[in-house]
Amino acid sequence: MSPEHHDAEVLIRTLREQGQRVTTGRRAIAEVVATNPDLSAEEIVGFVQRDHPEVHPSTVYRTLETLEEAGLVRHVHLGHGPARWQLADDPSHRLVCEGCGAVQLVPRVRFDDVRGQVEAEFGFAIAFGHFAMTGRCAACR
Amino acid sequence: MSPEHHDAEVLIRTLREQGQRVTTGRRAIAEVVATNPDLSAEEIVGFVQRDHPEVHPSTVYRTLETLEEAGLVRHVHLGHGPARWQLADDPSHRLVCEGCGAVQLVPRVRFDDVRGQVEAEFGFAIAFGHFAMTGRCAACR
DNA sequence: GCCCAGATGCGAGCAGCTCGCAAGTAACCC
DNA sequence: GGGTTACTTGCGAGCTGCTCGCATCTGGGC
Repeated sequence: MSPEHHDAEVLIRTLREQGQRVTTGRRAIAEVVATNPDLSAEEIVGFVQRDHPEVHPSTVYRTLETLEEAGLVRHVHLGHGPARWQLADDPSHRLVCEGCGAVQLVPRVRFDDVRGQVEAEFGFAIAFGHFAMTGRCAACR
Repeated sequence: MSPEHHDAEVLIRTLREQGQRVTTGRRAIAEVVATNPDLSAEEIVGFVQRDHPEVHPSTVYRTLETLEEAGLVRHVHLGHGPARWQLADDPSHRLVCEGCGAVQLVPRVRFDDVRGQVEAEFGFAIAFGHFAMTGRCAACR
């Protein structure tokens, strides 16, 4: 069994444990998000509808919201355009180049020092994960 | 003459020097942006229309784009919701609390070290100004 | 004043969601 | 397996925040 499938199973099991119902659509959406990080809701709709064409876009939006409230997935804004969805325990932050659009993954732990400094200096705990940091990659500078 | 009015004058003069035409609407929009940082386009429309009700919202959007291309103003995304507009030489970055919505201004220079570290370590020059950093303020933690 | 490239008012259109409602169904109980 | 019911879904309308095409108008060089 692939690790992604395992992730999806965990999502579904946790949903059920929280008293939520498990439906075909929710299974399919969990599987797609666990397998493909950083898809937009519309892209998730595309993947899901290949196997389950009856699943409506609004169901995808609502399910993503449910999964997010359950603490299982989260959305991140990579610059302009639609939000992107990933597992809540995804260990990376994103740096988005405004020149070429390239997305650089950086382990979250690499920002612990930075966060600590800002927190000590300004009393503010930055959650780097929700809005990606934008700027210029090495190639575009 | 107020310093904000002086800022607006500089915007208008620079526009003209770049071969752009100066119109009543553009004057009014420059004045509002120079006087009130972090307004949304819709809010700018409101301010402008108090004195010049004939100025159309689409003119405000187009003028802001023109001023941004001229390097005179910039927009920043403070979390969800509309973009906010400020002078390009505004010396502060914004930290937005996801708990209470409070916006904390921090001098840009305070991020020079952080930017240098990330650049040295990952080769990526972060432009903190375009998407505000979100997180939790001291009160909400 | 005259002229015309550039700016504007206006309305239609678009992306990315969000919501209300009636119909469908998962999960609990027997 | 079947009944019950509250939760979930498909569907479509609606909303925010812009963006664009087009006909009209006007700033600024002459």
